[in-house]
Amino acid sequence: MTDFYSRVYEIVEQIPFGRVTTYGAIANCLGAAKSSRLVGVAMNYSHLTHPHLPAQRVVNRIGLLTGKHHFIEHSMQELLENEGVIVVDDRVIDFASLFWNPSDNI
DNA sequence: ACAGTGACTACAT
DNA sequence: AATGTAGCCACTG
Repeated sequence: MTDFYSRVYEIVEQIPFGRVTTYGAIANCLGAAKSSRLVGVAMNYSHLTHPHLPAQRVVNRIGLLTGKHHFIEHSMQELLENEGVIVVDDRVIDFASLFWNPSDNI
């Protein structure tokens, strides 16, 4: 576990139920706007260090479920739909209004 | 210490 | 509009 990853997980934990955010937004909130890829890498490791992290609430900038293949037990789409988030064709419907900006909450 | 990696993005063709 | 390319940077081996 590292500081940067911990920072990422802290933010992901704060994503409200039924809302989503993006890798870029999280990176930006950490003051590392160009490190969106690192957020993705952090999420890849999250299942080891933070198994219960709501990783399904983190999608890419257009609401695409790019990380769905990393979900083993439950599908990313299933988890989102359990929260009332509609997903069609691997994309979050009404993504713009469901988007939660981490910077607004910190 | 150095090169490779990646759940991303923005820009170019 | 739909692909392709190229920066990005903390972590890992």
